[in-house]
Amino acid sequence: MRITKEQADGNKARIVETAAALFREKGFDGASVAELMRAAGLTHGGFYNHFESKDALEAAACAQVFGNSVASVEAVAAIADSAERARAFDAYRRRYVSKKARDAAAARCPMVAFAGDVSRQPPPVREQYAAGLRQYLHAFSRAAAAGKTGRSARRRALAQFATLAGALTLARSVADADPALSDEILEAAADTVDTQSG
Amino acid sequence: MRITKEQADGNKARIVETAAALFREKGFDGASVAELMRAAGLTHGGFYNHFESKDALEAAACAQVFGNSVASVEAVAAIADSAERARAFDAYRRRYVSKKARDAAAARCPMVAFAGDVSRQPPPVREQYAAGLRQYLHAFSRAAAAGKTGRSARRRALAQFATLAGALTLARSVADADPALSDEILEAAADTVDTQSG
DNA sequence: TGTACATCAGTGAACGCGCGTTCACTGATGTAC
DNA sequence: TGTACATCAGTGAACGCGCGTTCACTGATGTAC
Repeated sequence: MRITKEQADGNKARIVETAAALFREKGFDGASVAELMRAAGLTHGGFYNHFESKDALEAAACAQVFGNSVASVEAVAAIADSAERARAFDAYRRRYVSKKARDAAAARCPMVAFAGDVSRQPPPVREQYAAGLRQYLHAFSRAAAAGKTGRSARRRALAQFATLAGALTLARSVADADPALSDEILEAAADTVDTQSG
Repeated sequence: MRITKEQADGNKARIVETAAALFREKGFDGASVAELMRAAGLTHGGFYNHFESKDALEAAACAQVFGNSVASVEAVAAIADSAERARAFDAYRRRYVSKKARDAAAARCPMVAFAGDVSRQPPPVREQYAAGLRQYLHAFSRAAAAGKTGRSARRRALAQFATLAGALTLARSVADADPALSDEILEAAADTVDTQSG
C-alpha cells in the first residue's frame, strides 16, 4: 500500500528520532532493527527502503543527536553579555551533572552514550562521531571562555568537559548497584563547577 | 582426555586472564566464548566445566581487573613520606592520560573499558563493577590527599579522577578518526594535573 | 606395588535463538495520455 | 478532468550467520582394593 511522499519522509524522520533515543539508551548493538522499527510504528521489512544498512542509520542518528547537543551549547556561546553568558554556562554545566541528566537514558549526551561503543563501529559511524565531538568541543570552549581565547583557555575548557563527561559516565555506570556512590560522584563534579566559577 | 588438577586450575586462570584482556579490548558482548577459549588455547565446549555462564566469567574478569587496578593505586597510597607519595601520585595520573595508556586497549583501566557496557549487563556483573569502583576510588582518594582527610578532600579526588577517566574515554573514542583531537584532550587533562599539583 | 574402575577436563558437533538482511507481494499514490 | 498503468513504501515470511549453551563421547588421571 503506497503512501504519500510526505508520509514516507515523516516515517524516515521518525525512524531516525526513535533510533537516536534507543541507541543512546541501549547502545548501537543493544537496539535491533526490528525493535526500533516497532517503536517507530512500522514493521522491520521496510527499513531498507530508507537506509542502506543499520550502520547508515547509526551514522544518521549520531549526526542528529550531536546536532542537538551542539546547538544547545552554541546558544550559550552566542550570548553577548559576558556575565550573563557565564551564568548560562554555569547552569549548563550544573544541569550536565544533575541526577536528572544521569537518569534520562534516552536523552543522554551523545559523547557519554556513544563513547564506549563508537570505537568498535565501522568507519562512517566513527567519523560522524568524531566530527560531532569536534564541533561540540569547539562550541563548549567558546561558551566557557569568559572573553578569553587562545590555547590555554581551550585546554582548560577541554579539561572541564572531561570532568563533566567522566563524572556522568562513572555515575551512570554505578547508578543501579551503588546509588550513593553515583550521587557522590555527581556532587563532586558539581563542586568543581562551583570552585572553577567562583 | 582427563588432565591434572593443577593443569585444570591453570587453564581456568588462563581463561580469566584472557577474558580480562579481550573484554577490555572489545567489550563484554564483543568477545565471544568461542573466541576467548581459542585465545586461551582451548575449545569452546570445555568452557562450562569452569563457569556456569558467560556472565559468571564477566564478573570474575571484572574482579580480577579491578584487583590489579586497586593494587596499583594502593601502592601509591601506602607510601609513607608525603612528598614522595605526591610525586608518585603525579606520575600515576600522568601515566593514566598518556598516549600509551590510550593505545593499550587490552590493558585499559576497567572503569573506562567497562563503564559504557556495564549498565546493560546482569546484576552480578554490575555489582562486581560497583564494588571495584568503590574500592578503587577509596584508594585513589587516599593516594591523592596530601595528608588531608575529610569530605572536601575526597570530593576533590573524585573530581580529579572524573577528569582523568573522562579524558581517557573521549581520547579513546576519537583515536582513529581524529588523532589530533584525541592527543589534544589528553594533553589538556595532563595540563590540569600540572595545575593541580603545582 | 599392581590392577580395575570411576571421574571429569577437554573435544567438537549440534541445539535454539535473535540478529541484519532479502524478497515476493500488496495496494494506494503519482504520472502519462 | 477521467482513465490506465507504473511506482514504490510498507508487510511479513524467510535467509544465512554467529551467538551462548548443551551433549555424547574420549581417555588420562585419580582412587579403591
